[in-house]
Amino acid sequence: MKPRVFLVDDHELIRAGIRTELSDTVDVVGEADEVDAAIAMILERSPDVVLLDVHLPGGGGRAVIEGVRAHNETVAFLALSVSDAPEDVISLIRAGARGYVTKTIAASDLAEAVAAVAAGDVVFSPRLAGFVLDAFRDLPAGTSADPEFEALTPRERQVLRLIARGFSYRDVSVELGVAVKTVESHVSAVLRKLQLSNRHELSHWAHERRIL
Amino acid sequence: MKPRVFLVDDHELIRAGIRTELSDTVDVVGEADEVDAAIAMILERSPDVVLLDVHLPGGGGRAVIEGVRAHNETVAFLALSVSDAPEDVISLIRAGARGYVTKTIAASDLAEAVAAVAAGDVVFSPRLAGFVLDAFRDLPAGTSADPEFEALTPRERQVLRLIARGFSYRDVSVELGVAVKTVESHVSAVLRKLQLSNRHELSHWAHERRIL
DNA sequence: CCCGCCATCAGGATCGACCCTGAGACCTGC
DNA sequence: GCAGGTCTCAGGGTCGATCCTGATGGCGGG
Repeated sequence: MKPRVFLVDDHELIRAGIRTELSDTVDVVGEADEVDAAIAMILERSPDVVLLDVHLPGGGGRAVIEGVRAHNETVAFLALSVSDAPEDVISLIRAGARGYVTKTIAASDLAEAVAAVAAGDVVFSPRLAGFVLDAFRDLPAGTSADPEFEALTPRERQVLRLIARGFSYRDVSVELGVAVKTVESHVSAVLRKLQLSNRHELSHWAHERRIL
Repeated sequence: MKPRVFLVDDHELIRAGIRTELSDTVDVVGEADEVDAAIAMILERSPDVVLLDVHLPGGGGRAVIEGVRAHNETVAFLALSVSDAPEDVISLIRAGARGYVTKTIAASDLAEAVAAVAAGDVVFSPRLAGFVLDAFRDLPAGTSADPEFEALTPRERQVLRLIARGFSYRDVSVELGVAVKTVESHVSAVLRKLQLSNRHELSHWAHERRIL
């Protein structure tokens, strides 16, 4: 049973190329060259996989995914792009693409990728997978081992966590069952030890280090 | 040139299995069964790839990655686990693993995976890749279209962005070249329109919607 | 031309954030 | 028992955040 595939790309030539190259392994059930038409036809024909170009007139591939998702259609999207810019990859992943390959891919590999996505798998060319993971980790490279954090007393760390979540001094005092003045003392100590000057910097500091 | 591989797993049997199954395709340059020994030996022998069990006495696979990273060693980690629980996968990725496969993998596939990771690629079994992407997207499903945000005037949105970044009123007034009192007016309007009560909630609100 | 929306700013008030000094209670180790 | 660290709290002060009322000038539409 060949997967039913829908093509979205604004270049007629590329659509034609894909259509002929994949004709043995998939059923191409439709094509579109811009966002609105793509959404409408995808909803109408419910393909198994949508091969989606990143750059499109009318909002880009992302708009197509969001448009289709808005109608509760569950279609697998495989992004197919000339670009391997991290922003593009990340953007499509966030929108919900289950795969991302560049147009330099060999026809046979593309057929495999389509089959994999149709089967519910996720497909990424290795280079792009690297980007995704990097963005996923997102921690600033050289950030680890905090002698400053080690200098904090247990109580101070506890207060730090609460303040970083946006708690007011009063909130914290209630939460810990102590006086507001006590909370002030702890916060002052924390800010001094970490060499920060206010709760916003503290919040940033904590989020960067994933102290929650 | 066979990749130099280091094994970390607390089960002698499993290490033995891997060692014999992979003996044709990789050089096993060392083994360890707990965190501290693993870190020390990895630093000493600088393997190309570390095959790392998720669950280990002494802190888990994550502790190994962090320990090695703390010494500025650049080693590729491939997590190898009986577990495919999303928390485990996510945790290892955050720590810096460049791949994650389960122990049900066939020996030949494992050899391929090791080679791929050694070459700088990223390897994931399809099931796990799905988890990673799901966590990566993370946005609450139904969050889009904000009639409240639409109600803001251009100037108000501009002020909102700056405030959400932690700017003080004075900072914003300098940045925009207007009086502090004007900034106050705009912020008040924003908070009222969005039904928030302070800059912390505003910051949360903006970050959730990725308005930066 | 007047009305409404927007952007600008002031005066005046309240409350929370943050700092500094100082102090009592408790615990641990020498 | 004393020194040192932690946790607790108070007094008193500065400054920023937030709100309310109210006022001015520009700009666009009926």
